Amino acid sequence: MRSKPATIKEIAQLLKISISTVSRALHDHPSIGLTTRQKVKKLASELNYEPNQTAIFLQQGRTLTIGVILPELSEAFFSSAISAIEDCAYKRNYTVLLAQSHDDEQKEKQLVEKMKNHRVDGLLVSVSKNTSSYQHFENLRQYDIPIVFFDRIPAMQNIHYVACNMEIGTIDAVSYLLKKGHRSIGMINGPATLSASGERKEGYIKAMIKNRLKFDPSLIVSCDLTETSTQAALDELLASKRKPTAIVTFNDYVALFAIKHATNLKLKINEDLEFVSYANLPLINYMESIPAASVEQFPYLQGQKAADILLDLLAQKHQGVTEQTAYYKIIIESQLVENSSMTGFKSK
Amino acid sequence: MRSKPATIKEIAQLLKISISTVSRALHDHPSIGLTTRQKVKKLASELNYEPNQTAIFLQQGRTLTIGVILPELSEAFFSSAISAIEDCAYKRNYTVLLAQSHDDEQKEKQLVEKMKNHRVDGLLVSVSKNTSSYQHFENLRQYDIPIVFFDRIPAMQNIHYVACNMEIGTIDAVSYLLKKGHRSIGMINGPATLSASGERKEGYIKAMIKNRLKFDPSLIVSCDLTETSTQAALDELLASKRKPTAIVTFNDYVALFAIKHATNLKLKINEDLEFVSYANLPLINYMESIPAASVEQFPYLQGQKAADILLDLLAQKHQGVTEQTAYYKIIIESQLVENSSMTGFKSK
DNA sequence: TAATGGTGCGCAAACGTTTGCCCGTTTTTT
DNA sequence: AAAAAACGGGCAAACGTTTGCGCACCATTA
Repeated sequence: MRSKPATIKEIAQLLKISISTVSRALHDHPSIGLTTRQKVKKLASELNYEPNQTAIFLQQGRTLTIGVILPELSEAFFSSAISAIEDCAYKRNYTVLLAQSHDDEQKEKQLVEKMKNHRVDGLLVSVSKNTSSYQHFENLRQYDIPIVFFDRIPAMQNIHYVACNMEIGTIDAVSYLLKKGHRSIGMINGPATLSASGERKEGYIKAMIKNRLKFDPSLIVSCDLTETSTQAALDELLASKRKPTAIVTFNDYVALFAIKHATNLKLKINEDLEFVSYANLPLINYMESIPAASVEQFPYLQGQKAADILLDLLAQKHQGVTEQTAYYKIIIESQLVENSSMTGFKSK
Repeated sequence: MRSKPATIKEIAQLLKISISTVSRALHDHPSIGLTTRQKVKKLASELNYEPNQTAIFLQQGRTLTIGVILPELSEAFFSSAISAIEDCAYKRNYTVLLAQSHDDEQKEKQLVEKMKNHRVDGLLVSVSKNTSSYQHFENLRQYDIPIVFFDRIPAMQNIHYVACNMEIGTIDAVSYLLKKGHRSIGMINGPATLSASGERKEGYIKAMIKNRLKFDPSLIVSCDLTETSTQAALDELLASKRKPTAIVTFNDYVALFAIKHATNLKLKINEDLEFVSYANLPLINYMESIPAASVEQFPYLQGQKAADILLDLLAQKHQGVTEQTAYYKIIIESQLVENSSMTGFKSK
């Protein structure tokens, strides 16, 4: 029974008509008579005919496929994003070619090449953490393969991207804590190399200004996102003159490390010490001691937007729009979410 | 600069030689002289030539692409598995076409069709929860597209699969609790419709027999995996005559619900009431009150095995092995892991 | 009646490769 | 010196589609 799939050619031979007629009949082309059209369709379904996409790809110069390159599939943020991307692609009849860079610049470059060879119509990329040169992305320009970056944006000119701005979320977070009566608010920030750290710091400062409070730089400490580094950061904050009663942490992992450490120090979470964090982890719902509030970054939404933009771009291109000079730069505002009611806010 | 990619044909014209010569030269075919070979390669790299994969696919009848269909990309288990699959595929020069069924039988069927049309060389599937008919998978047989199922296995004959057997892990889990001195051990199991529930129950019973203890059916209660249902199950257990001092829960979500509820009831976790669960969640590392031990299901390993099997199958097929009658049926034994030392056991 | 227009379909090129087969030189063998 | 072998390379088919163009036939119109 190991039959090769039926082709348009076989149908033509069996019906003793030409290949082109079969093709047109299957596409309901007006110039084909009703009777032949029906005959063709009948036989096609009898033979279980399905068009060979690879042939169509070759012929049309497009593959209805988008490539997605991101650092780590198993990270909650990205798996949520890819889930959204796949949903979007599916809705618009595209397929997703997936690859992970493992934050390795070399691999990222290879993947871009591979995607190009596979003739993906467009690319969705969240850049590897330690990618320093962006030539591999620039190269794609001359082949007219559009790229939309999301979340991790390279320092390039004239690119499409969607990212999440942490500043407002941070302002809200700090304001939230101020409103709750805290007067000394600490921040365990990430490494200065990440632009996200800058946004958080800016937000913190702006919140202080906005509330006519004075900014104490010693209340912002950095960590490299590891557990030990987080513990050290917390220790430093707790030892400072103006010992904070609330802390904003760079992300949920840091928050959990800090909460764990604080608990060991016999501090009561949300009483002695209150936390606000940035939501990377969906599972925070299931925990007992959690940050009182989180700044949601909407991974699902980011993936969705990015995919939609790319697909729009491709649709334009297919309709013959030659050259667009405008670039999509979508900033999704982060949003403070109180964690008791978080369930209703699930990004999906 | 919007240049279309260079083709083998252009190279041939520029060098005034034939297309076939160029092709062979690029493949280091012995029948091409050194000088022409070098000329060809030089020009090729100058023109930034890259072979058009879609053309090669059409010509060779294979795409070096495997399709992956699973229920939910954003679930930790699957995102871990897909991460492994992508790694394997990459190593063996394959690419991954990804799609999620959202546990919808109809969509799953469409996806199988789509994958077929895209001419994937093979398929990796974790079946949708409520798929009842498997015809869409059977159909692929006649097109000689191999499928390897993983984790969620359909009730079909003659299939390749890799799955995780919970029985041994459960025996170990119960034995572990017995060894710690518990004499009344409860189980919050999943719905009877899931085969995984059966395995867990079997394991529980066997552990009792093995330790020459009598099995009390009232200590096993079911829940539908929701929070409220879990609470009810726990209440039921706590109200039973032989109030358990330890509980085995169906998965980590259930464990967390139960732990939360128990905490509210002023029970001390791991003192008044000890938990053992099944590890679906990588994040359990970050929590304070966690099950004392977990039965690890190795999602990364499952994905890896499944991908390797599929790729082996494809390699065989490509080397002309006509018909294999043997089917891979890989059972990965689950393994009990004490959670303090869990970090070292990370599946990856 | 002759010109016009519509209808229904076929021819063949094109997409970019790979590869079996053939053929003309040169080199080696006997 | 003649035959055989090796070398280097070209021709063309094939993979399965889509689509511009051309053509024959029949039915209108003037």
